[in-house]
Amino acid sequence: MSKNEIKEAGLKVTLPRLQILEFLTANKGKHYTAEDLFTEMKLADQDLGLATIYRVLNQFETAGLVMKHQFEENQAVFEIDTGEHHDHMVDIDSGKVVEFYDENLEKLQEKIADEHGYDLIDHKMVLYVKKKK
Amino acid sequence: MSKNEIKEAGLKVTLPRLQILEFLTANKGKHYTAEDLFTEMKLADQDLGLATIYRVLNQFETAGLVMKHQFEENQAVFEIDTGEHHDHMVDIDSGKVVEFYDENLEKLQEKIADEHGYDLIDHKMVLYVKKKK
DNA sequence: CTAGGTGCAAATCCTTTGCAAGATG
DNA sequence: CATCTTGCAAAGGATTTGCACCTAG
Repeated sequence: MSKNEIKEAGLKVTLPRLQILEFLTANKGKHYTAEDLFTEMKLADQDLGLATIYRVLNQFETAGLVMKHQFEENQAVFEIDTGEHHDHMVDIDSGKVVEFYDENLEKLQEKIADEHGYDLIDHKMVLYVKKKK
Repeated sequence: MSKNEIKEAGLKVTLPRLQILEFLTANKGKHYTAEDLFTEMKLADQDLGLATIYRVLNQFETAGLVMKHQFEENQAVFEIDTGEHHDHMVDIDSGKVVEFYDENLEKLQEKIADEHGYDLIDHKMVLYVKKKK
């Protein structure tokens, strides 16, 4: 239950936090800007301040409940963190985001870092693609 | 010579454009924010407006003379585009940026896109690393 | 000359912050 | 009740834009 995750993050269980976490959980695999959430939640009669949304998302990110990505260079998007690592490809025509995971890719990245004398801590990767005809 | 590259980009050969392009060319492999350039060029007695720097960098990016990256989520950095594709790893302790190219990685990315029914158009990838002890 | 470029300051966009009022544990 | 949260509006930082003046072709 969301309640516990919030508590375990050391945060008080408030309505905004519950609503945001449940919304993202219910929409696993989808990516929302803060503004998207603001709008979507208003539609669901959950009227939160935009500032609150930003604050809560950042707290959730710190707590590892949520992941933040920068697919377009202006607005960040958020998605629930299920713990299963994955990368993204973005269809540049439709804007659609596809999640994927590739074992070899992960291994290769570690190998590359290693060859340069580094340990891989994290990575960011987005493939920009077009539908094949 | 920079003059021709600018001309071929369909832009007038002006002092600001020449200075920026030559500075970046002279510092191949280094990455600068617009503000960095503003400061560095002022030191070299090349006093350009910040707005001009932004404008010129964007024009150069469009023309393929320069590449823009987003290593940190707030400020974009620019480097000269030598035509040789490469990716980056960032040492999260020192902030140092290392460029690398890995054939297998490139192939693997295409393969992954392909398996999902897409053609790979572009990609963005940054490895965040720490020096090995 | 004329189209395009520059610099400045103001505007814009996304995100963060200060603060008074309102919940939570 | 003490502390943490919220919402609003104002502030902030990076980047863009309007406009009068300037410069390349």
